[in-house]
Amino acid sequence: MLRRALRLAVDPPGGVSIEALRALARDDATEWDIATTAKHLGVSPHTLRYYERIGLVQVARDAAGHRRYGAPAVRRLVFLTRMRTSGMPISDLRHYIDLVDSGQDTVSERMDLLLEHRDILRSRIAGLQLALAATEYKIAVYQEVHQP
Amino acid sequence: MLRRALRLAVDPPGGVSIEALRALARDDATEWDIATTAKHLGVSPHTLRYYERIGLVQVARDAAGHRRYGAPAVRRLVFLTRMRTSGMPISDLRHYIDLVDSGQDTVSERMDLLLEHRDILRSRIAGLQLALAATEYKIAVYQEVHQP
DNA sequence: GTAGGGGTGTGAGCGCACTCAAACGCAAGG
DNA sequence: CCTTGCGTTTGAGTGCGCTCACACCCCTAC
Repeated sequence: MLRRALRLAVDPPGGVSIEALRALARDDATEWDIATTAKHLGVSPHTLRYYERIGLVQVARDAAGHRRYGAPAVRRLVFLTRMRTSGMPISDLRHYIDLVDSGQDTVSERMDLLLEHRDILRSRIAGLQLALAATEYKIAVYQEVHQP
Repeated sequence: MLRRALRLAVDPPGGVSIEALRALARDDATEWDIATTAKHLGVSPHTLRYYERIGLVQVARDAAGHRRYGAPAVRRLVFLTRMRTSGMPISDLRHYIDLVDSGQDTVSERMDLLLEHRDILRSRIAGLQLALAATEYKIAVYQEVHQP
């Protein structure tokens, strides 16, 4: 319930929609063009081409040479954009993807990256909560001063 | 108690220490040089000079022309760095400071900025919490796979 | 007196993550 | 046929927030 509320509150600014995720989970024959993919992920087509250029994903082409994003590519991009928007640098994403692409025996190294990111996220959240408290305090002070 | 724990957990990476804040609150005759100020704020002297250059603070000089950060300057910088590290862009800080420097009748406009920042902080926190959950989920999956 | 370790102002440089421009290709609709 | 619209590649450009290099200054200690 809480999770639903959070998701609804946070989804709009960008991120796959819930139905789209469901379709992905069903290992769909999803085949999106670049515009559709970009819209679902909340990024620009520019960014998707950029991610491909720097080797974060490989994307198939149709007869006309246009990109076709299949379920695996989209799933990877969902993960990547989630990590990106939560502050993981592109270099780390590259590293992670390199590990993924080089087999099963890199699992513990991937774990290390994820664990590190988890810790970063925790302390960033704590920091933002502190900043939020400070901001709310300042707002309260202004309100008192303004209309005592 | 929780607040103390949070503060202790978050302070180290940068931010004024508690004693230093107390001294400031007592409207001390604080007179720090640039290195001390930088250390207390968790930024570099470069950054402090930069902030002054772009008009975020005015800083007095001693006889040798060296910067002396008094209590008002430090208080302002505490606020500024807090807002900065929580993601407020420099342009907004400039705007805010301009409002502060142009008198009492800009209070409601300042409030608007703070309210907007508060909302941004809230949704960023929510987003990071979602990313944290996703990361923890992935970690859990890896752990299962690795040692079932 | 001189070496060292701090400081100064200024313009330029950097790293990151996009973002865009230019020149082109294809395919459908009027 | 020709426009419209979306796509392509590649190299270059942008905006942000610092960060540094340079040439200089001042004070202290030896």
